[in-house]
Amino acid sequence: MEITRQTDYAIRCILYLSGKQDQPTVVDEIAQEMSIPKSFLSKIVQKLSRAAILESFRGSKGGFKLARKPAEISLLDVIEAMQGTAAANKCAVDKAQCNLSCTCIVHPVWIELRKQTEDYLRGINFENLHPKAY
Amino acid sequence: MEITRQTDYAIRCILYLSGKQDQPTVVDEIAQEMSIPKSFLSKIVQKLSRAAILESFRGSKGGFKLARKPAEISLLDVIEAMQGTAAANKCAVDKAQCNLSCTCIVHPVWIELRKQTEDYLRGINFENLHPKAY
DNA sequence: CTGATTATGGAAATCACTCGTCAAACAGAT
DNA sequence: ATCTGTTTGACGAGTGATTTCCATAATCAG
Repeated sequence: MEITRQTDYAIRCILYLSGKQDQPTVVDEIAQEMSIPKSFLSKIVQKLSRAAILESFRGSKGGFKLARKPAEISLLDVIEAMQGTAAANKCAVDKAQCNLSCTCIVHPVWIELRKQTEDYLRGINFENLHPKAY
Repeated sequence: MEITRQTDYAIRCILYLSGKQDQPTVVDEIAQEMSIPKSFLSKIVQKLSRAAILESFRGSKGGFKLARKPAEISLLDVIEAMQGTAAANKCAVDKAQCNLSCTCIVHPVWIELRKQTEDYLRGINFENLHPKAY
């Protein structure tokens, strides 16, 4: 699994919103504060909305806010919302992707690696991460 | 960390050579047996040679063979030889890559994830993997 | 020595995916 | 109705992975 910049932005974004849970925050503000290109961030928060991690509000006084408490959002949630999976290769997601025979000896390794990675990332949430928790 | 096809090919290649440790094997043969484009495989075995995982022999009766016993080659060795690192992002390799401030709260997570991944992959060697071990 | 064999190395074509922009459409608030 | 801000889709540059090709160097067999 490669953490793409998109995912990195998404994490920063949620990190920022963790400090402003009350009212919706506008994309412009997040973009400026977190040094993310605004139009790119628009795409990202959309994905997060569809994944029910953020909630969106149109019109004036609109913007985005967390759909749940920071403690209930894990790093794995975000990564899966952005990249679909946290697996190291297609093989670990869909065995049909193996172009060689189904008797791929390495396959169980990828499966286990994926499991370990997911378990770890599931354990990290945004209450732990957010500086206010200190 | 994303397992690239190049790395996948490299693993298959070593898997094949694990069954023929005596005399050198020609690239053509490995390519055909393992369904890998020959000219691409040439590049791959070169990398593996430079990483001292394979040994190369030129001229007739030449080819490639394992530089050490399968038990002494780990999956991590191969991945690092091919991709440079098994980390999920640059951030976990070189902190200078963090374009945001050095106070990146997520950074320790990537470091730990990288460590866990490497530990696991270091424990898998080609004697375990190779079917003849059964 | 000569020729056949095989690896080495570089350049370059192709392809897919990530990153990022833009503009038009849609919806809520006043 | 208008302003504000999200939604959506299309688009393009850039980057890296994948792959091929070719010229060159090393080695072995005769």
